[in-house]
Amino acid sequence: MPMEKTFNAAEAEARISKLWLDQKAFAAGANAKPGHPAFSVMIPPPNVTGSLHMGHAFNNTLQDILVRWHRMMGDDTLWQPGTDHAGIATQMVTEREMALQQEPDRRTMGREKFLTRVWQQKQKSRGTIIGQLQRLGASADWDREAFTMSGAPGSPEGEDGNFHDAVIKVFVDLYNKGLIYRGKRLVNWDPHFETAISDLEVENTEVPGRMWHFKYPLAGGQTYEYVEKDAEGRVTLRETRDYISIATTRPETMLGDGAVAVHPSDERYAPIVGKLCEIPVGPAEHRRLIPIITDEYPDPSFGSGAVKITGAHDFNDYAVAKRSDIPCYRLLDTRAQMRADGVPYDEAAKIAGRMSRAWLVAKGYATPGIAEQPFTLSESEIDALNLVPDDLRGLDRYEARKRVVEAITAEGLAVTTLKKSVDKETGAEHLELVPYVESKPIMQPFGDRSKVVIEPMLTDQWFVDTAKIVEPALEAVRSGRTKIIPPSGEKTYYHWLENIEPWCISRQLWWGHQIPVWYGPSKHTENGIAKNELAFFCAADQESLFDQLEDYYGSVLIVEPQNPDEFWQVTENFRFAVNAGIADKLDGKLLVPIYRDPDVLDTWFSSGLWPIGTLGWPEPTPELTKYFPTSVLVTGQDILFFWVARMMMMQLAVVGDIPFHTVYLHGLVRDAKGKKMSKSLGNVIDPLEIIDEYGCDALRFANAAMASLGGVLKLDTQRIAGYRNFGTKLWNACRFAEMNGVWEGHTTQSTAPAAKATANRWIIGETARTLAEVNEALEAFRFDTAADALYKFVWGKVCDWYVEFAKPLFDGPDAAETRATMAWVLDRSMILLHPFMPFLTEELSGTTGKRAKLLVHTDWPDLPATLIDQAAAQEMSFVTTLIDDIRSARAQVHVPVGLKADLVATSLTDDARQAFQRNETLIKRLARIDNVTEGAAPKGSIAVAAEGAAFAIPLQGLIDIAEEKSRLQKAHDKLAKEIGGLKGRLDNPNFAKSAPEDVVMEAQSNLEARQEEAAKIKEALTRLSDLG
RNA sequence: GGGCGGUUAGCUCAGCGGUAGAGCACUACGUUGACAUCGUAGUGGCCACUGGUUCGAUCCCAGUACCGCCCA
Repeated sequence: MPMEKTFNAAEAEARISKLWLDQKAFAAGANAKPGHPAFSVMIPPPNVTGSLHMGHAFNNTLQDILVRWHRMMGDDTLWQPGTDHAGIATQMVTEREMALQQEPDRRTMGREKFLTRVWQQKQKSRGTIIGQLQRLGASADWDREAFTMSGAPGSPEGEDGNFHDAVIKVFVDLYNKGLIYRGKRLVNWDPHFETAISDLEVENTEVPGRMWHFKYPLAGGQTYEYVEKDAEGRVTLRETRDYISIATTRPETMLGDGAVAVHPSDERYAPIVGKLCEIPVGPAEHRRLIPIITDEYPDPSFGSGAVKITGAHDFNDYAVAKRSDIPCYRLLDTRAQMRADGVPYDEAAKIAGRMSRAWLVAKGYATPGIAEQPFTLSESEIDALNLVPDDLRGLDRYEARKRVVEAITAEGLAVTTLKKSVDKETGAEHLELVPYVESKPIMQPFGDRSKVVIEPMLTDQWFVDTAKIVEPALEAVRSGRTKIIPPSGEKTYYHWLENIEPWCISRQLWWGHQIPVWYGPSKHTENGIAKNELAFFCAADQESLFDQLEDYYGSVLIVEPQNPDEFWQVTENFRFAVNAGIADKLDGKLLVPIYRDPDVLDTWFSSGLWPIGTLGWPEPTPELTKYFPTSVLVTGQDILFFWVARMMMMQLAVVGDIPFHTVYLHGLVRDAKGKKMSKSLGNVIDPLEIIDEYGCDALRFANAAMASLGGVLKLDTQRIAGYRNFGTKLWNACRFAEMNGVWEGHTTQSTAPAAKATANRWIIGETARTLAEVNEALEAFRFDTAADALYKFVWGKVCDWYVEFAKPLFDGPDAAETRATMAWVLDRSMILLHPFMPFLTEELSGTTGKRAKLLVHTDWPDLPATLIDQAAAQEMSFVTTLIDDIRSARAQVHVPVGLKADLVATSLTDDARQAFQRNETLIKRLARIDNVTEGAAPKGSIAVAAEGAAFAIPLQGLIDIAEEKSRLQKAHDKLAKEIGGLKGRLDNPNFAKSAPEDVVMEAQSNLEARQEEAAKIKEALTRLSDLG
C-alpha cells in the first residue's frame, strides 16, 4: 500500500507507543551493548495528582532525547520514572474532592481514615500524569515507577516499596548525628492549611499597604527634649515630648510588643533608652509597659527611627528580641485569629509587665524605685501567655487591626497631620488634624499553594541544620564533580547555599511521612520526673523505640494516649508515682505515656532522596551500584533550591556521594508574549491539545529547538506548526523514495554505499557532518543546536537539493547507487531524528524496509570522518551556487519560470569546465536551461559569474536592459563594499603584522575571489553599455 | 537593597574577536516526476548607549539606561 500524503500522528502515536511498551523497549539496560557505560536519569517526579503542563512537556522531552540517544548508542540506560506524594497539594486535592462528593471532612474522619482516603485518591490520579508522559513518548522504564511514599504505614496493597523506610532511616541518621533538631522558632505559617512551610514556599509580593504612626507614651508621664538636626548639625526641631513615635503596617501586633528599639547612634532618643513606654492599646487600667532598647536594626532615617519589637510575629523583630532577651508574645492561633486561650488579659498583662521591669534590672537600667527580684519565664510559659485583650480575642487578624486603630485614634494617640479642606459652599479653607496614615506598597508574604497571607509564627518545629551539611554540596560544584549548566546556575547555587538558613522540615499535615519521634515525660534528674518537659525518642522501628524507652525508663508499660490532654494527664500520674517513690510498688503496672509527633515531613525532604531512594537504598541493590551517581538531572531552574541543592546536600550527607554528574537547568515555559501561563489569564497552552492538533513530534521538536540556555522560553504555536511541516517534509521525501523504488527490498545498512556520482558522495559526507554536529551538540546539552543541524540537513540539504539531484540521476547510469544512497541517507535521517521525533521516525522506519529491530533500538550511526568528501563538497558548492545565481538573475529580470533559456559559458577554467560537465544535467534541470554552448556573450544577454567561470544567458528582446544594468550594478556595489573592507584590512600594516597567518591568507584569497567576480560583472556591465 | 541574566531583522531567537544568521511574518512569482503542512526569488539590521582594550569589537572590559527573574 503506497504511503499516505502525510503522517497520521493521531492514529500512529497510540499504536507505536503500545508497540514500545509491549516490547519493554524502555526497560533499564534495554539495547545495552557489553562494555558500554551506564547512563541514568531521574525524572523530576511530578505531583501524583498533577496533570501534564507545558513545563513537564518541555522537561521530559529533553530527558527523552538524551535517553533515547544513549540507548541507541548502546549505553546501559535507565530513565527512572515516578511521582511525588506532594503533601500539601495532594491533601488539598483530596479534601476538595471530598467536599465535592459530600464526604465528611478530614477532622471528622480522623487521621487513619483520611489517609486511606488520600491513598484512594492517589491511586485514582496517578494514571493521569503517567499516561500523559507516555503520550509524550517518554521512554522511561515504566515498570520501575516509584513513589515518594511507597511502603508507608497504611499504604494499600501494591504500594509497597522502600521509599518510606529510606526517608525514615535518613531522618533517624541525621537526628543521631545532630543534624536535625527540634526548636521553637519563628517560622512561616500558612493559616489556611494550618501548617508551617519553608522559606521557599513563600512568595513575597508587593501589595498596596498602609503605614500607621502611633505615640507610645513614656511611663509615668516622663518627658524629654526631642531634638532634630539637619545634615549640617543645625537644629531644625526642638520640643518637649512625653512619647516616642512608632510606625507600623501591622497595628494589631502591637499587643505583642516586647520593646521599642532605636539605633544606638540615634541621639534623638538617647535620653530615653532604658526607660519604659506604654503600648497605647488595651484596657486603660492594664496598659503594658515595655523597655526602650537599642539595636542596630532600626534605620534612623526611616520613619521616626523607632520601631516596635514584636518578636513572635516578625522575622526582623525576632532577631532583635533574641539579641536582647526580649520576650516573644504570641498573639495569633493556627488560623491567624487573635488567640482566645489562656488566662484573662489582666493576669497575663501583669506577668508581662513584671517581665519588662525585670528586664530593666537584668540589663542594668534599673532605677532605684522599681528594683525587682529576678523574674524569668521559660519559652513555653511565655508562649502560654495570651496578651490579647478580652474584647479582641477570637477576632480575625484584620478585624482586630481595624479595632486597634480605631481605639488608638479615639484616644488621641495616633500621630496626626494637618489636612487642608475647602468648604464647597463658602470657599473657606479649613485646617484639621487627621491621623497620619501613609499609603505605600509593602512586601507581603503569601503561601505558594494557599495564596493567603503568611504569618510569622513562633512554634515548635523540626529543622535540618543545613549549615552543617552544606559544605560538601558547595565543594562538589566548586571542584566540578557536579557540573551545573548553564554556568549562571552555579553562581545562583553558591549564593543560596553560602547564605543558607535552617530548613524547617515539619508540616502540620496528615499526608506525608510522619516524623519518627516519640515524646515521653522527661527524667530531669536521676530520681524525679520533671513537669512539662519532654524526652525525645527517635527511632526507625518499634524494636529500636522500645529499646530506647527501656533504657530510659526501665521496665514499664508504655501507652500511647489518644490526645495531648490525655497525655499530660497520664504524664502527671506517672510523674507523681515516680517522684513519690511508689513506682516499683506498682509491680510493673506503671504506665509511661508516649506519643508520636503528629507532624509529617516536608515533601522536599523525601524527594531530596529521590536518586538513592528510587534505586532501592538502603538495600545495596545492583541498580545502586550501576546507576548511581546518576548521569544528568534535567530540571527547571525554579527548583534549583527546592530540590537540586537539597538533593546535593542530602545525598552527600547520607551516602557521601554526589547524586548526579551534571545538572541541566532550563528556563520556564511562557506564552508567545513571554507571559506566565495561568488559568486566569487564559493563555495556558495545553500540551495535550497541541499533541492532538500538531502531533507529539512537532511539540517535541519545538521544545528541543527552543532549548537555548538561560532565560524564558516563549512558546509559539506557529513554530510548532512549522516543525509539524518539517516532519511532513521528511515523510514526503521518503514517499518520493518509495515512488522511485528506493525501498524495494531495503534493509538497514550501517555502512555507506560506495558512490561514484558527486551528488551521492556529497550527501553521504553531509550526513557524516551532520552526525558529528548532532553528537557534539547533544554532548554539550545544546538541544537547539542539534535540532537546528538536523532541520538544516533534512530540509536544506536532503529535500531541497539531494532529492532534486536524484531525479535526473535516477534516469542515468548511476541510478542503482543513487537508490542505495538515498535509502541510506533517509535511514540515517530517521535514526538521527528519532530522539527528537520518535513517532514519525519509528513509523517511517517500519514502513520503508524490513528491519531487524525497532528504530528505538537501532544503532546510532558511527560514521568515519573519511566519508566527508571535500572535493565533492566543493564541486556541489559550485553547482548549487551557480544554480542559485542563475535562478536569482532570471527572477530579477523577470524571465518567466516556464521559459527554458540557453546558457553560454564565456570563460571557464579547466576545473570549472570539468565540474560543470560532470553536473550538467543537474544544472540544466534545476536552473531551467536548454542548450549549453561555449563562446562569447551574445548581445542582450544577462551575466552570471561563478568561481572560475562566467556565463551569459542570451535573452535578447526578453529583458529590460536598464533593469539588468541595475541588477549588475547592485551586485557590483555589494562586491565593491566587501572588497573595500578586505583591502582596508590588508593594507593596514598592523593587520599583517598582528593577525594570525591563516586569517591574513583567508582575507587575501577572499579578496582575490571577490575581485575576480567583480571584474566579470564589470565586463558584463561594459558590454551592456556598448549595447546602449 | 543584594544576586543572576537580558537588550541583534516587524516577531521569537541563534551567533559571542575577522563588520551579521535562522524560523515565523511580509512582498512577487509559481502547480516543474515527494511535499501548497509546498517551491523559487526577494524586502528587512548605526547588533541599546558611552567610553576602553585590540591591527580589528555585535562579540572582551568598564560605565549608563531600560527590561526580566530570584532573594531580602
